[in-house]
Parts: sequence; structure tokens; C-alpha cells
Amino acid sequence: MLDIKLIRENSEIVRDSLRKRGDDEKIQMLEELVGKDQQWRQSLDKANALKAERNKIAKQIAEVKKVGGDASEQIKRSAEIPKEIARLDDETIALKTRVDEILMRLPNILHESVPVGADDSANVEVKKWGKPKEFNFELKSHGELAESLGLADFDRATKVAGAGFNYLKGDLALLDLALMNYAINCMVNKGYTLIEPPFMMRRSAYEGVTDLADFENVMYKIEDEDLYLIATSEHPMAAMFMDEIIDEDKLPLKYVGFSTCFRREIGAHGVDTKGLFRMHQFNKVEQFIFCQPEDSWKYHEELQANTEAMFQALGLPYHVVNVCTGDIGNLAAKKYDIEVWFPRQGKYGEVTSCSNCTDYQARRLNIRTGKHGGDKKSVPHTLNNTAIATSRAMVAILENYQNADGTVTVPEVLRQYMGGKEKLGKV
RNA sequence: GCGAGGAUAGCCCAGCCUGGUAAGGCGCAGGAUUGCUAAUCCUGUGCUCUUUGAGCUCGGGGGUUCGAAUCCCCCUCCUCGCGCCA
Repeated sequence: MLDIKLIRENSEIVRDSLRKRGDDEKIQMLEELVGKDQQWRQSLDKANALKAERNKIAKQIAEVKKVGGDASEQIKRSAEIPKEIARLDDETIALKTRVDEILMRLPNILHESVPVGADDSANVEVKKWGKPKEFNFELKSHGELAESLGLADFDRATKVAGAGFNYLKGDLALLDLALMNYAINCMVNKGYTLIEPPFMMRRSAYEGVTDLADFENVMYKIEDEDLYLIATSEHPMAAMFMDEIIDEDKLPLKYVGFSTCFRREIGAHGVDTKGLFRMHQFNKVEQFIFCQPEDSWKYHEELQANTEAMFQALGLPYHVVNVCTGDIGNLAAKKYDIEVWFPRQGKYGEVTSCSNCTDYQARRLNIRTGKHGGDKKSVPHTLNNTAIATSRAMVAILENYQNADGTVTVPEVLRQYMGGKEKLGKV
């Protein structure tokens, strides 16, 4: 959520940012917001003047009655006011409701370095690491590899739960846990606090952490309960301090969360994405930071560096893209994606996403920072980045580490988490 | 699922029976006095607006009333106990 004061005083900043996104609908909403906000303040003023009069008379009545006098004259005058107040209040509330509604839907202001473009084809490569390995045999897709080694059973998962789920078996299930443990250890060693969060959240908390459109497209709702399955542990970590004031001496708060993630929307399945690439359910280790506003760009780079170090250690070639205006979403002011090399497809594909949400998410959640009991408060910045999402990391490992004989080598850094195993074994 | 008790400002807590417009403490900020990293005293303290002023704020919503933290109705959440349970 944007600061209403910023919109009142510098609406052109917001307008420019929306123009870069090419979002005409939101620009119209902004214009409506500016008008309604002004009307709201006028309406509020009128209502307040009337309430002031009512309060004054009520006070007189109290004083007259205290000394046993006759207040019937004042009571008669006062009795006429409430109806008019009610009418003005209705008007004021209606205006305010619309103002808030629009405020919740306007996206964050983009950082100046975000490239302008309509979709992901306009994302700009800012870094490249590692050389794709040359293979002298015909590559298998990760799905073929997993099934031929007996390490996944997509068909039975479909029978039991439908498309988008799977049974991981044997060494692949072990690899999933190894990736989780590896990512967690890396982050804990860097001083991040490990969090196992709730996997479900109330709607009121969820509205703070994400775009409302996600509820229809992405979220699973628990029937007859006010609960949604989380789409990422970013969400419960962000909501942790909802409606609180974080002691400024405690910032930055650096967290690493792990959870299973649940998403309804998984998109189309092609030959190469059959299997683990898009799932209704997957495991992910996620980094999250609350910090002082002036530090957030520094930590944005830190979060990105943390994740790159892990992919380097895993020996997976990747490049980093600066995500463009048309692909960045509502919350982030700037976003880097790591796209790892998928040899079978011969292209890079998204595996992580590093966002600086500036004060946008924290304001939605009503999180402030300052001294407890103090009167100077500001809105902290929030940032998040994937550490490792195991499903896509496993796709990358299966494809990049496959051998001519159909086996798959285990990346060295993961072996200590798999009992020293060097190859994924057949089940 | 049943029963009981709760929700008041950054935190703790009083007021509710008996309606008259949120007391006190902690913390925080400023000041006085003092001068061992201490103590004492004074003033201030949340939100909004078009800020010399006014309005709002006692979990949320509605009702009664000239006037509601207080009375009435509905709802939400929390805690404890019982039941169930990995």
C-alpha cells in the first residue's frame, strides 16, 4: 500500500510509475482516488463541525443537570442534530471505503533501474555465471529421468490427488530434503534465524502480504474456515509482526523460513515441464528481512548474493535478470530472478525471485518501527528472496547432472546430507 | 464440541454494577535540580483532518439515549478447564 500523503503531495510520482507499467486502468483508479480523497476530507470536515456542536450542547446539558437545573431547551436543540450527522457519516464512510479500496490495489512505486517492458521477454540480463556443460548423448527430460530411475510416481499421484502432485521416492525424496537442509544450513551459518511458520493463514493477514487478485488465482481456501494454505513461507514471515511496532534496535531482522508451498495456478504442462517444474505443492526455503528504510537496497543485494552462492556451490549455470515493469507484480519495487540453465530445453528458466518491497508490504500489514514508547515511528522495509525451491532445483540437478547411462550424479555439496551418496540410485 | 473468563493507548492496568465524555503506573520525549552509568521533581504522550482549532479512539457491528468504555442485541478473536487427539 502506498502512503496516502505521498499521493496527495506528489501524485505525479505515482502516475509516472503507473505509466511505466503501462497500466491505464490503475491510472484511472489513481485519478478517482485523488478526487475521492479530497471529497472525503471535505465531508469529514462538515461532519466534524456538526459533532463539535453536538458535543458542546451535551456538555451544557451535563452542567445544567449537575446543579439540578432544567435542560429541556438544550435537549430539544440537541435532538435535531443526530440525523444530519448520520447522513454525513454515511457519505464520509462511503468515500473513505472507496479510497482505501483503491489504495490497496495500487501497485508499489518502481525503482528507477527497473527496465520498462510488457512481459518477461523484456527482462534484462544483468549477470551470467557458469558454462553450460556439453553433452555427447541424447538428453532426457527430468521427468523421464525420475520415472526411469523409479524415483517419482506421477501417475499414481494423479490418481490420488490429481494433476500437479507427485510421489517422490527413494533418493529423489532424499534429494528434496538434502536441498532443504543445505539451504537452511547456509542461511543459518550467515546468521539468519530459522523459522518454521504456520502453513495456513487468516484472510485478514493474507490481505496484508499479497495482491488481492491472488486469492482467486493462487490460494487454496480451507472449506468452512477462515484459512488459506500458504503459497510461500514469505507470507507468514511477513505477517508475523502485523499491527506491531518493531523495536528499531532489533532491526534488521533476518529470517530463513521453510515450508511446503501450495498453489492452485500451475499453468500449462509441456513435455519438458511435465513432472516437477510446476506443482500444486512444493517445498521451499525462503529468506526474509525487515530493515530500516535506508538499508533496504543494500540488503536486496545481500539476499541476491546469498542465493547465487548456493547455486554456484551446486554447480548450476545461471543468469540473473532484472525483472521488467510488465512482469514484476504489484509488491516489489525491484526484482531479480535467477534463471538456471535447463540443458534439455536449451534455455534458462526461473528458479528464484528476489524482491525489495520497500515500505509497501509493511504498510499494508500496519507494521511500524521505532522505540517502544517513543513517538517517532516509521514504516520498515521488507525484502524476500528464494533460497532454494526444491522442485525446480531438482529439475535443474536431474538435467544438468545426468549421465550417458541414465544415472544422475549428486552435486558434491549435497552428499553430506544424503549419507555420502554420489549417485541417485534406482528404486 | 462443552463450560468459564477475557479483549481499554507502545506495555501493564482502573473505570462498567449506579450513563455525563478514558484515571494511574511503566516506557518514551523535553525541562529543572543534581553531578559516580544514580535519585527526585515538572511538563508532554495514540489516530485523523483543510492543525491558534476540531473530531475520533475502550476487539468489531448494530440498538437505546441529548449523551455509551459503561445498558441491550449480534459477531470475532484470545486464555483457561473438560472432551478428543499426533
